[in-house]
Amino acid sequence: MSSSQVKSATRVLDVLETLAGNAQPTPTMAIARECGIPKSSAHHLLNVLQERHYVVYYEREHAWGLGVKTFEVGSTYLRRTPLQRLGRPVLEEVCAEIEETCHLAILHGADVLYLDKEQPDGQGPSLVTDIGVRLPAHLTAVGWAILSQLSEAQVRAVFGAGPMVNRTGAGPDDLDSLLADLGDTRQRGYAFDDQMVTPGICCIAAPVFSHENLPVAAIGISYLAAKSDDLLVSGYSKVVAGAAQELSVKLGWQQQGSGRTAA
Amino acid sequence: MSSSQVKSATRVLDVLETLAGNAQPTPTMAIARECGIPKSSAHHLLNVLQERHYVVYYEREHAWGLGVKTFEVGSTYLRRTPLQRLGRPVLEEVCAEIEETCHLAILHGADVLYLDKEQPDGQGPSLVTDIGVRLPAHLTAVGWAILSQLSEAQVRAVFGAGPMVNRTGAGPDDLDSLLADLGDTRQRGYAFDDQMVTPGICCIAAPVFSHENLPVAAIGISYLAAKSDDLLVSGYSKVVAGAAQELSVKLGWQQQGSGRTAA
DNA sequence: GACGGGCGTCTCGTATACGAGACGCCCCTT
DNA sequence: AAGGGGCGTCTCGTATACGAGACGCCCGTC
Repeated sequence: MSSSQVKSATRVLDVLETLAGNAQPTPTMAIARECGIPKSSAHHLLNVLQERHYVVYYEREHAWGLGVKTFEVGSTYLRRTPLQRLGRPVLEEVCAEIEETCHLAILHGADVLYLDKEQPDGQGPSLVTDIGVRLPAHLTAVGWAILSQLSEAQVRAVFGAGPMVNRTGAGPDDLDSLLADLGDTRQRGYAFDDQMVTPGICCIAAPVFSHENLPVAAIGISYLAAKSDDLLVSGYSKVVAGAAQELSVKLGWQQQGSGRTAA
Repeated sequence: MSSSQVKSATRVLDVLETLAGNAQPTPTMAIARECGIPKSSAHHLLNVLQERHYVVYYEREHAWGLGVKTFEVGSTYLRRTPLQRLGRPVLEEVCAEIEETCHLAILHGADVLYLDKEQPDGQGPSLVTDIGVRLPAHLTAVGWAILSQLSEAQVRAVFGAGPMVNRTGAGPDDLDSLLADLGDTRQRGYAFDDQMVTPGICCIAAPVFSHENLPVAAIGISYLAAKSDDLLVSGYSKVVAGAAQELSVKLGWQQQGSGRTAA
């Protein structure tokens, strides 16, 4: 037996994740059903969560949503995590230089998780990915950037045997074509996503290395596909690669002595 | 009785908050002590939280920190909890108290966008702004309320070089006179529009702040200019300011200077 | 190298958190 | 206005999660 017999603890997490997953506030009984919790127990639980402000009850709609406290706790993750702390100024530099939205992401399982984002002043709500969002790694430039630095065996391990979901029909359909894409990415030194995730949006990303020389994150930028031409791509990719290296250095990475490294 | 007898649920929250509160990763027994959890139970709990990625165990330091999942869940709070949902009850309160039309607006570019509106019972179709309407920010009280909280540089960035349209001839004609008006607004603590948008209508508005202390919206009320006198304005402005602060708090705003939350 | 304190793991009896179900309210339907 | 279904509240017996304590490992000290 591996684990977990702490019923209400797991349930707390189930409930929070359910609420995080539903775009709309969720009625009590819907939560109970989705999480497999009996009616009375669901009430017990929700009351506790409510007292602690982890959930909010919308009287009007008779439904529950996430409370401020989840945000408060979750956001400290960032402050306690040096990556984000160190990455922030770098993102700001990049954004100031090329005036496009840029972001910082990490690999978590087979997904990338967007840690931070910076966009040029005066732009409305962005068209691109938000902080905290999770996307399949094999469909994003930041994902490719990180994966391209892993060995083939590691990539296989990450994706396992499961099928690859495909959002727009533009991404790799199986492990082999993904590996081919990663090969290209590695050679180029940066990842290039031409409208793979979102039609009309291109993305360029480069990997960030830790002090252990592991690809722990990626810095990426997004821009309108309409603008894209070779000159722009080559300019942007230099900036992104430079930023990624800068952040790597801040994390304690040291350029490997042997041979050359993609700049 | 205040309730809550769901032991492991409360403990989950205790543990998460403890980890959020400690700048450094925390050893198992320190957590157990701080939360008043017996040793074996602490392990049960932490195992569950670890499996779900809510906490991370740093082998090297024999200590625990928050996991990515806390961030993932917490960050959805922002996306899932629209201003409008939290604002609605506040608008209703204001409306019930002073029996005037009130509304909620955000800044979008150089315009304000009216998100929601509430008017007293028994009034016919309003003479004032409707939901979804967009108006030049520099001609509205809600616009002034928000702009007054931005730096001069930001205001200049928003309006750029373009000329200022002027609807009734009553508003500011250029950036400098707008900046002067915004200065007055900031000092007063609320914005006051005396028939600037619509002849015969006055408007009072106050800014709403996000958890990042950014002025993300404003709450405003409209009433017939004929009624206006100093006493009424001072009464109304207090209500509006109170409502704006209430909504700010709901959004996670914390009055400047307050440190950690105790209870 | 022996000693000791601190911590992780595991077991098992028992206090207790859980949940079926009964009840009553509210609102929607006919 | 009466009927009915869905949901919140509460109770109480019991399955079960909890925790004291025993055990052994690891590491730092002498």
